Amino acid sequence: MSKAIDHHPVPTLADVARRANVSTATVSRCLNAPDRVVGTTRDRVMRAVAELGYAPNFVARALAAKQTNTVGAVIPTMENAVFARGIQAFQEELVRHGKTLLIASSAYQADLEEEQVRALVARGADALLLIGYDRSPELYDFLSKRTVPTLVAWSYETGRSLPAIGFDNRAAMAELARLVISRGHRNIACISALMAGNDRARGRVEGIQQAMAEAGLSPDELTLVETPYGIENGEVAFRQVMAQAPDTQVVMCVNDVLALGALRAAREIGLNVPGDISITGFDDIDIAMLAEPGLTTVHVPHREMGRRAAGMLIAMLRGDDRPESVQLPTDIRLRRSLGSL
Amino acid sequence: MSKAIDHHPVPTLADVARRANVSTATVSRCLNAPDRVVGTTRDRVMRAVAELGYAPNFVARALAAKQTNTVGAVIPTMENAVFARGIQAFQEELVRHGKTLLIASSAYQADLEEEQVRALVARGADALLLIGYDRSPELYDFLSKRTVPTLVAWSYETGRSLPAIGFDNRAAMAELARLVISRGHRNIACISALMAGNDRARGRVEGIQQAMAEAGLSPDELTLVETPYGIENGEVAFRQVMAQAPDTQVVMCVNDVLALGALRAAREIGLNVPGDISITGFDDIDIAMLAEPGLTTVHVPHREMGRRAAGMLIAMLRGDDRPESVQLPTDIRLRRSLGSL
DNA sequence: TGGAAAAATGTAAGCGGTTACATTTTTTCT
DNA sequence: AGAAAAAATGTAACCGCTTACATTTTTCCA
Repeated sequence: MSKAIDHHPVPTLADVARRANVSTATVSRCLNAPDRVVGTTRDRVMRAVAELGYAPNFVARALAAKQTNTVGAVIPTMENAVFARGIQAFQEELVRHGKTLLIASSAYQADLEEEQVRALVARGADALLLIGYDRSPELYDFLSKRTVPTLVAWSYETGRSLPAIGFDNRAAMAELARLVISRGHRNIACISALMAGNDRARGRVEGIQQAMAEAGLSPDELTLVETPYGIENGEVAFRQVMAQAPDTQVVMCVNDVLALGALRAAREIGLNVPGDISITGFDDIDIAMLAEPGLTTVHVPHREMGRRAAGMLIAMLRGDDRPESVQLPTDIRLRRSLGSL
Repeated sequence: MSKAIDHHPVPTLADVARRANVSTATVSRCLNAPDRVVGTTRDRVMRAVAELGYAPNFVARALAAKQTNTVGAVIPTMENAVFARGIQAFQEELVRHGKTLLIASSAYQADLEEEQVRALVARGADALLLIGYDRSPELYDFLSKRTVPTLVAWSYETGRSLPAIGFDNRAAMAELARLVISRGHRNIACISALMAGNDRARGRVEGIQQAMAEAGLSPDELTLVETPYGIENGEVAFRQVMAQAPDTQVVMCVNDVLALGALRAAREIGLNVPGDISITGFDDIDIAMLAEPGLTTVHVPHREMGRRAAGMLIAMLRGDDRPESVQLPTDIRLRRSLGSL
């Protein structure tokens, strides 16, 4: 009984126009610029719209108006809670402005990211949100040729061609490293995400090295292990660190997930945190606070970043070419996983 | 220096046709049905495509072909790791088939969900992924009128009009509850997410009650506290439970996040888990295993669900009207948070 | 009250593809 | 070799909406 009249196709603008006895132009105006049409006519049209249950076809609208009201985002993966949170806020703000989110993921692979960016542009994304600065010059070229407003998030560096909203990964990590050093730690190790194509990870590692240099420690002495994202990988990396440098006093991880893995590995090995060894993270995801012991980390306002990113992109769509980049503050959350010597 | 020739607009099909000395129809065929065009011509066209750097305009294509190659998903929120994971897998599988994901979120609000569904359909989503069955008849009507292939995920119930991929929330939770009861617990409490519009939460609560009834316990004796999603809310709810029923022996939470909150509240109150009280969750998110003590929970294959959901939707787009619903297995992960009496 | 200016509405040309159908070219077979 | 069938290509209508420009109606004021 559901396919009553199969000839009950979706009503179009023309149907509404016919019913309201006006031209399609007038209907279009009623919908997009109600003040350009006189009250009586508008009422008539609106009634027809209601009666027919008309809803505009966005595809047609997009083709004619040359804008899709769609914003694309390419993130490494939503399995990373950090991006999930940010994107959630981003999306919420977007709908508030009548935009829809097209989402794609790169799995931290540059070539995949490039492909996705091109796909989203071809799909007519009016604007783009990208993570970090690392990508090929060709892609930057493509973006500027197509003049798609693009915003970088999760990074913030001066002198870049694209506007950004984010934080100074290097400085933030350096601050944490200074705290670590001030607590007496000298034998420092770092578990990093893969740094190729990931300026955030790179910046954080550099932050540690910078703080070491400031404290008169040789940055070369930093035990560095790179690993893909994931708790298990954090565990493996931790064991690797301990095998490589058994006298390590603190393991600074470039993100909380790796740190959580390290924490777990330490527990398995029988090392007490922070008694035998200290561990720090970065991001301050929910679990950082719940872990046992609580994880010392750098708090990043992910939701705010996502929300404001949407705002900036919308401003750019309104013509604010090249808005001011925004640097968000981060702060250290000192919890039990970082001890003193 | 970037805006060299501002008159270097994006090339269109017609440009390619002109350059290759063929009609637009032929170019279109080269791109969409290469075998319908002879080799020599195809080469010529492809060369022109390459030289011009032509990329099809998906919006125009969508309008003409009446399909956008876009799939929409409306989920409660990506901040819930469960959905983030599932959607990530969903998206990955989608791109493998040349589809792009349009995403929207409902914040667990029925009216918002409805709005988002309509928006995605208006935007031309070829198919839709929705979470759970709870929604207004009007919306179901709308969906069937527009004949948008729609799949339900995270729930599985027989006799529903929409195909689904998911698991039996009620049965899964009942199984866990049976285990709980078999370990001697009698004074059971449940912290549930808001049940209005959330059949998953409702099913899980019913599962507990069912198991209680089976064991000769009165389901009315279940202490039930409803609360919105979030760790903090889990904490608050736990205190509420303990105030309401101080002799509670086990708190079964309908998801891990609430359970983690409960765990934390217990710790703050000074209750030992599982010594003084047991706590269970549902979902088996990463942290469940990392918590101290490890959280007993129901493992759900979120990634697989997302991946296969994409496959099913694609099959539906290919004409497989009304595919067989898929019931995924869940299994209990017994960890320390559940003790014995 | 008549005519110019302003407001409302209509007409029709796109937007950039797809595709049914018509036409031309090639292949096949007697 | 020539006709019929098959393959390749072209023509042009159409998808549903927006919008520049033309036309009609209303408002305003001397």
